[in-house]
Amino acid sequence: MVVRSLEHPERDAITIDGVLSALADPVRRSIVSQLADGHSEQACIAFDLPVTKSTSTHHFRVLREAGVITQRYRGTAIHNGLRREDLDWRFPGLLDSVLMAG
Amino acid sequence: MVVRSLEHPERDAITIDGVLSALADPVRRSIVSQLADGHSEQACIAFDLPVTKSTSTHHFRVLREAGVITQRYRGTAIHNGLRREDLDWRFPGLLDSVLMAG
DNA sequence: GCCGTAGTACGTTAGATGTCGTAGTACGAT
DNA sequence: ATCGTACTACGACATCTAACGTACTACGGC
Repeated sequence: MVVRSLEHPERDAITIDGVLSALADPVRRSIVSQLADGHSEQACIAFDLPVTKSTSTHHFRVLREAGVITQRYRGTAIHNGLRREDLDWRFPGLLDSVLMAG
Repeated sequence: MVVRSLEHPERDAITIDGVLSALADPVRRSIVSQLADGHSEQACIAFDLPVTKSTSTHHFRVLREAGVITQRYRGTAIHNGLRREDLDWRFPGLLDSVLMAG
């Protein structure tokens, strides 16, 4: 059995470039919106997205590597969470303004 | 002589997708930073950018079409301005948080 | 063990994007 | 009218990216 761990950038290592690029995609903003809207700690499959599963994997990965979300294995599923505090600490107001925009 | 006018989106027509995509590029964020930092109403050539003039034209156009900046002819030059109020009205806090990020 | 579920890996494809150079236009100054 | 400056248009190129399908792995339940 392999230890299944997923790499997350440290709080300090989150870049504005990564975050803005990640949030510049409508599918990924939809993920972030749903996370902010109570879907926290849900599996990837629980999100309502207009793309196939493999494309969805890609988007979750981009968000994680940019430092926008956390992903932790729990059985076969993954718990996704928004890195609110880290984002607010790094770029105050950014997440809120994007979430407000719908 | 042709009337040289440049198309700008109406305030209402500015989209979060356009703005985030525009700001997701480091060269364009540099333009926005310099505009916010006193370079307002300067010609394109007055900006310190690590790209050629034709590439610079491209980036200014992307920013204008996204509704982030204004561009008006004045002689052979162009006056560039940040659409602070429009952006604040449309997506409160977004511009400030990006500018704070450096 | 076997199956189903959740997600990944990989290759492919089509389209977008950043970059450049060259050639051209519009305007002001001389 | 001629020239220089500021910017644009256009084509070329390389890279990136979003999307997909198929095949695969990891885990839980039976």
